[in-house]
Amino acid sequence: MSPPIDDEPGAPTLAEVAKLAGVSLKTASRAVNGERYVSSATMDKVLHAAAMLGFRPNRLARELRQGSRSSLIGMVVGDLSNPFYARVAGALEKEVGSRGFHLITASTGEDPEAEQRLVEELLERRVAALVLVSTSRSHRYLAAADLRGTPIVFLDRPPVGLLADTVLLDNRAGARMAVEHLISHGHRQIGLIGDLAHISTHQERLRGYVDALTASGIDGWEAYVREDAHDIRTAKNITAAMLAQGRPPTAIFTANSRITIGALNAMNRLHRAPALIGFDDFELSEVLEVSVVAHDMERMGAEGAALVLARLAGGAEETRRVTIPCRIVARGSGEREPRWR
Amino acid sequence: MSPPIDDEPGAPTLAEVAKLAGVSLKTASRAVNGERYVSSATMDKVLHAAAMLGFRPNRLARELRQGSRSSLIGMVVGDLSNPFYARVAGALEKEVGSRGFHLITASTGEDPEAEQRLVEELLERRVAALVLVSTSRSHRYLAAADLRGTPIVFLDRPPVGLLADTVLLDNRAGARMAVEHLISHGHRQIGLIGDLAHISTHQERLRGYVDALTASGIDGWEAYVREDAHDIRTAKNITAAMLAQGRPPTAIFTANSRITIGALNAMNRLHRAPALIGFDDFELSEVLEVSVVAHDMERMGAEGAALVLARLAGGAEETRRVTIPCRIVARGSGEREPRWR
DNA sequence: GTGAAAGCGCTAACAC
DNA sequence: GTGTTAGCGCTTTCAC
Repeated sequence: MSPPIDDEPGAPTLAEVAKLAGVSLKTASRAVNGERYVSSATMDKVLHAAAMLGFRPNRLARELRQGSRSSLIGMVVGDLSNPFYARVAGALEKEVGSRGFHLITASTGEDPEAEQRLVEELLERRVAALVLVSTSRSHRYLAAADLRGTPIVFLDRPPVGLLADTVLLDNRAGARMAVEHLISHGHRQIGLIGDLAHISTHQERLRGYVDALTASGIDGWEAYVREDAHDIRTAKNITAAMLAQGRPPTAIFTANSRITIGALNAMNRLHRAPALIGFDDFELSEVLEVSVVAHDMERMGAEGAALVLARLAGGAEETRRVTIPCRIVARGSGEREPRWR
Repeated sequence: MSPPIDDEPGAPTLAEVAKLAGVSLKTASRAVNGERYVSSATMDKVLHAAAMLGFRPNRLARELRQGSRSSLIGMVVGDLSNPFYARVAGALEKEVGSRGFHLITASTGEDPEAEQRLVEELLERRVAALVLVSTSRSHRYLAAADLRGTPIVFLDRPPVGLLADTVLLDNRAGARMAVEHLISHGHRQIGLIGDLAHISTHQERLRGYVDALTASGIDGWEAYVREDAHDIRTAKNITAAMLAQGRPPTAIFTANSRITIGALNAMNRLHRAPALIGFDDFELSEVLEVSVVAHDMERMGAEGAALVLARLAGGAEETRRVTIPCRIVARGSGEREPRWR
């Protein structure tokens, strides 16, 4: 298994540095950490020895001794390669990184069991804080960690059975605005294509959709709701199927950007396309003239970071909930009139 | 600083579990780790005590003691919120995650100094391996870590001054194909919009561009090369400026997907657009009928993971270099004829 | 200014 | 099967 000969020396320890410098362990420690009360001569000797040996302090040992939590912040998301979460993670990392924290990420594939296992591992690693875009139905399993002082922040989806800091989009209002916008342009058969049914953002957006329709006295919408379009391909197929059905919708509300992209693929080359509004802005929405419910994705990461850092810094404040507003951006696709009445 | 009263109990240790279970520390350790040679009665007692206390083993301590490297794999990229790297990271995480490793990520913002600092921190954490999409001009600073047995894998950009496993796209060939494709459609004034000049992928793609033009005896291309279009907005502006210049190109080769998107924004609403081929495929390329140089992004992560795992598993093989091929996908934009001769 | 000893939480080595 | 002892690499006493 391991190389038979030529065994590697192993990382140099502080003890070796101290020995080479001819000082005690503690003095070496002081010098390496730039503490005061070290004569500059000693300092030089030690630093020189450390450089010679290529000394690199072992953080595991340091953090263990200090009993302190590590400078790692654990983040658990459904899928890191989803650009939405990647951007949120990027923004969060940027904020906490400037305070000396690192982000350690784990993807669950939207599997609650995987989530629990990954969270457990992060906790075993004594992460300084936990950031979750959770897929679990209940978060009571986090109560112990919470009590023991590990800050927990929920992003995008709220905690269930647990009080914790949370950053959410205004999903329901955003969806409602989108559908009202379509209604105001004369639509009454409005399709909804949504993400996995158990995800809270989907449920909220569905609620907003129903809100708008109910407020306008429109019923029969049940025939126009589709769920579980979790990837672009599925969204494309579902959209195509909906447009091919007996009495197709005259407008479609796609409940996230992947679904919007899937729907655009499905509507490609259609001579007369239904109206379309998508939740989430995306990079080519302008070029494609797609109306959307826009919001500030980076802000979710930044607000999450702020909550984490506040907890880490401080007292036992109340849990906070930040809501990020949404707004309609009209670009053409959402303003198309119904094709038939 | 710390809460004045009501001090938290601190995480329970194995010693406390052992005490509660009425066994020795080592027995508790064995039970918790599911080792053999523990009577099932003892096992039960210990596990019960651990559950009572909400015991969670401390990985820092375990890994320190075992002297083994942690089960963390460090990955350093320019920007995690860049979908390309997010997808690569996602694919890599998926592969190593199934073997019990976690990914710890850090973004450098394409700053070589930041990169070196972040790498140093990961090494201090004794990561099991290092995966780099590096922005540094030299990687000699990694030689020590390399010698000491930390596997290092380079993704997307090759190491300089260091021999290490590497996964690269066939940038030069891909770019050359793209430009040849444009030439075969009659273009002779072909613009190149590229990323930051110091990034190796940019340089390779530029080389491929020059290869194709030189092979066809086309010169004067220097007037059609633009660099440092690192984000969508910059790419848009640069493209717009190029199209507005005295003798604009009849075709454009955009050297990565962000640049392609920026260029599409710039070309929006143009009655007669120049031909366009972009490096990297993107989600809406079909809808927008954009011809691209496509490749398998997930594969880069997967191959990287394979290299990491092979190193971790094994002997002292030769360093390996994996090249991921590119292919032209014609969708219309790259087949437009020149507007004037 | 400097150093010796103890110990963070755990596991390896060796008893019994 | 179980327990004892030592020690991973570092920092924290507390002494000098």
